[in-house]
Amino acid sequence: MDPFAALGDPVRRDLVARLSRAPARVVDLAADQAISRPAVSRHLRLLAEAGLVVAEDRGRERHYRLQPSGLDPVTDWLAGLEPPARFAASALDGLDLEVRRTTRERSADRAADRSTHTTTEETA
Amino acid sequence: MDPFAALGDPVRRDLVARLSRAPARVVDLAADQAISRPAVSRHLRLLAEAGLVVAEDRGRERHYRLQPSGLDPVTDWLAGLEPPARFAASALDGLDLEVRRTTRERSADRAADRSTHTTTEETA
DNA sequence: CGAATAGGTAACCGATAGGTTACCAATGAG
DNA sequence: CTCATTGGTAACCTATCGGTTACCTATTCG
Repeated sequence: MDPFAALGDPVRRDLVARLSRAPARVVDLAADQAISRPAVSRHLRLLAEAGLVVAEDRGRERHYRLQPSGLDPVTDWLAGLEPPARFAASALDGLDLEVRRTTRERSADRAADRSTHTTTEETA
Repeated sequence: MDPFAALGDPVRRDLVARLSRAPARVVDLAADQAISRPAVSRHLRLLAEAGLVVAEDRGRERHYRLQPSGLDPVTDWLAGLEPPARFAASALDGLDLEVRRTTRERSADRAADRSTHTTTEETA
């Protein structure tokens, strides 16, 4: 499932937002969702397939964390829209300073991410 | 249908991208889609309900155009993610200059948009 | 060891998405 | 006026989504 479709579901958006704040275990994620744990589990699998989150097994627990690069297709698509639409992208105005400040670190982060980690990603 | 779900469909994304370049009639939009015109028509209705496009009747033709503000929920959500995720938002880096340059005009544009136009929007 | 906890998977089910064809109303052109 | 063009709507069908319950495995803890 592509990132766009993945973010089409409000529960999955909520999970992503939650994970953007901190990694979490499945039970904890399921705790503040109105649906059953298996349902959350499946949403997480989809998010992993979409490249938006990564799972890491720690003993009997599975910790999910956000994979920021998974959002690239979305931001890229928005960025690819013609000028008239880009006006809307300026909703990110408030972030300009911070984002630009962190750009260099982020490139390094992404590179490291691809090489060192051996975390799950597909098999949720 | 909310903008996220609306953009979850590749055909609709394509329509939005197309309309970001220029307004167009339904036939023209349907022309370069692999699906039937009624199907495109329904996609357009959904996009209008999501606030992403606006329709304007001109004689027997209906011209659809992009409504940039419809993307705000998306960019806002992305902007609302915690720092780690914002790194991905820097995919918009290349746009920073242009976006900031046009910010003022855009505010004016949005304001004008809400008051003067009386175009359709819901009834596709 | 045995019990509890974490979490994935399977089977099932109702609702919805998205496609098609057929049809209709309205406008514009010859 | 007549006919072609534009485009929405309805009815229908299939596939997929998202939820549930039931079940199983693996790890940790007393």
